[in-house]
Amino acid sequence: MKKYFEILQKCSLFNKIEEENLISMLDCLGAKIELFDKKYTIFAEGNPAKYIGIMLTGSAQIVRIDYYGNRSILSNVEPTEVFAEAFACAGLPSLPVTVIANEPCEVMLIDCNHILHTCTNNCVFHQQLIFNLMKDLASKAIMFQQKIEITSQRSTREKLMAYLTIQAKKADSNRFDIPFDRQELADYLEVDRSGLSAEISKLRREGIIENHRKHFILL
Amino acid sequence: MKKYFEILQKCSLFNKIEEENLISMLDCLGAKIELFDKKYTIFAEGNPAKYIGIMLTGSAQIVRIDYYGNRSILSNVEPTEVFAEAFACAGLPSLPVTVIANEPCEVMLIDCNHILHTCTNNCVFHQQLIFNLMKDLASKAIMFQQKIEITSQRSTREKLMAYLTIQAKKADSNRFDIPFDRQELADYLEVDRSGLSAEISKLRREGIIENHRKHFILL
DNA sequence: CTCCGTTTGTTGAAATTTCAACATATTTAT
DNA sequence: ATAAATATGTTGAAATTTCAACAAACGGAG
Repeated sequence: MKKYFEILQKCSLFNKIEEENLISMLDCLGAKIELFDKKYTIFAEGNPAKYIGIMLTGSAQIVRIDYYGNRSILSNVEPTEVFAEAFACAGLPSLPVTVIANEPCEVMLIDCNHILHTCTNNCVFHQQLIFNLMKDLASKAIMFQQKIEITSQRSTREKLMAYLTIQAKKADSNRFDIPFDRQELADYLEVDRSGLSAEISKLRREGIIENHRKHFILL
Repeated sequence: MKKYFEILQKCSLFNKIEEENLISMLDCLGAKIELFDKKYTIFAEGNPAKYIGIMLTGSAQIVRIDYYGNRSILSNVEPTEVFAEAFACAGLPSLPVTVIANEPCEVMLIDCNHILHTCTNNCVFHQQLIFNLMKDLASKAIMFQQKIEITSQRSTREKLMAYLTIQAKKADSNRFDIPFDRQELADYLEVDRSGLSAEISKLRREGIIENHRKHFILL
């Protein structure tokens, strides 16, 4: 557990919790670490929504396949980020999404009930943990709201530009890499891949962007 | 304040908090009540995201107008529901949405900082309040996720059916009223109003639904 | 009850998106 | 290094959505 301290320290869930307290707390919470290979399913749709995940190394995608077989990507999960917490905290009986590893991953899993119901030891830092979880859930709601902001644009071009603008802001630079390949970006923006490729070419010809694969420059 | 007790009791934020404690707590939080007429702006985009709103009577819509002038409706707010809490809790500098009264409204406003930072009186129920807020934020995230699930459908018909199916489930009946007129439903589903009307007529002709204005029956 | 403003439904043309098919580029495996 | 697999770009046809314009239905005020 100790070797992950640097990563966990950056995790919003453990804000203001010191190393020694963190380690005993993780013990108290029954936190466990699991490994997943590329393309493996970390959580499957329909599974009980019991665990909160924390990405330690590697990355994953939150995905939903609808009734008609269309894949929709909800978000990308990078190291230090928490995932599936909203479903667990809201007490959903089962997960409405699937989480799939993009690459080999180390994931910390914590039973959400151990966080919500203060342990018998009554760890001093439990209240801080719940407060942090609340903050994290607020950010998660904002993240969803932002995705709605992007996909509520009516055309492929507008969705793409809204997405790229936000990415540039995040990277604090007009040059950045996106975490999606073309098909994935299309599934995130909820548009057709070939139409997306065509739109990217068009923006490039118009001198609005430069791009090669996952790398973009906004001009 | 006391006359609103029955409504507040049903508000998820005050779960497990008894009447006498609730009233002193609201005082401690500096809760205030404001009235808004139909079509009035309760919160405007760009305002500081400071207050959490609780709808006491009436209803409102959470709306965003984008760069191109398209209106997108994020959600509808009914009595006992909390709104704008995600933006306030996440500490956004300003609101990315506007909240507009559908009809005359009574709204309770609470400065979010008073909730997040335990008061000097150190109310006994403050921890419960934060716990309730966390639960509420989790539900809000799920609500956004559900909206994404609906609007990620590729066609107007699929979006509409996904929406109606969820409404039927909510009403626990195949007969129900929706809180949107046609233009509003179109702005919620992120489609064109006339195309939506056409699709509703088509579903009606095909015997899949019955409908008159805001009333729907799923067959 | 009637008038008037609003909402809903309808239509056809224009624009856009999707789909399928294939060419090219890039990466991976052997 | 080469072959195979995967990812990206391109294209034209088909399907769908948007847009504008108008007709019909509805609801509230007087």
